[in-house]
Amino acid sequence: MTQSNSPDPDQAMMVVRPGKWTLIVVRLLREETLRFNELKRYANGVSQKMLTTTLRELERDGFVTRTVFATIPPRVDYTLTALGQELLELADSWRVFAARNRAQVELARQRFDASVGQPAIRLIHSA
Amino acid sequence: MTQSNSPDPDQAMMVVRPGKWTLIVVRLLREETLRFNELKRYANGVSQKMLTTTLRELERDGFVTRTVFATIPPRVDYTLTALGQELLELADSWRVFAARNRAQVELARQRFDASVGQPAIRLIHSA
DNA sequence: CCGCATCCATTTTGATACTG
DNA sequence: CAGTATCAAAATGGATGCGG
Repeated sequence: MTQSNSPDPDQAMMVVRPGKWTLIVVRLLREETLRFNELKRYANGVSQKMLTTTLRELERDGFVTRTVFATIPPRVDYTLTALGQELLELADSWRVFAARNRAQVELARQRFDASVGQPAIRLIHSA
Repeated sequence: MTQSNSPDPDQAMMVVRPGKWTLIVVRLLREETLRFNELKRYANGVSQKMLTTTLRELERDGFVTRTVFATIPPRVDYTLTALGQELLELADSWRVFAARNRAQVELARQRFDASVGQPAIRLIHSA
């Protein structure tokens, strides 16, 4: 070993383990304040519950601010904080990585599934 | 909206959603080939099941190579591929982000838990 | 409109025992 | 040593109904 191993694997590594929607939401807030339902629309397929959960976590960790307007109907705005901007950069890094390597990863998967994944007796669930 | 929203949120965003140990393992393989039990030792607290799962996934996606030696006792080496090196950079980005902002995030959490966690008017549905 | 609560299904993670 | 199998527990995700 030439490097030091992480003494506290989970927390030390990521501070937070991003949920399924975390980075997506952060990227949607890139340069605009968005309302709850706007986020819900733009993030494709998120449930109300998960969006709420995601936003709460982001707020709790100081990545977004939540502004409530006591109007009728109510309105809640979400904005990235300075800290959130940094998380955004990370999110972009992932996005770039994904975009650049998706094809290669999927190829690797096909190869793997075709060889190792191949049980002695193949599943025959289709024509 | 000034940006386009992701049409395929999950896959498009990350290609893979890293498991709890994925980035840790990748970082351990930074510049050395490691054996299964070495990884198990250096990653703090991983079960052999999760390590196996993590390594299988990394292998499947083309991030690590798995080399089996038919010796007694058996020996299996894991190494980063070129693609894995790129994932390593991403892992390092997370690590740096975490290291630099952990304190701030934890402070934000304390503040949040101290205020929001306590509703102005406590719910009264119990004694 | 925002979002919490509840119930339920699925996924993920982990502890433990066993095998070549 | 390097796994697999099994079982149990916990986290996550979704559907629906209620409430300010």
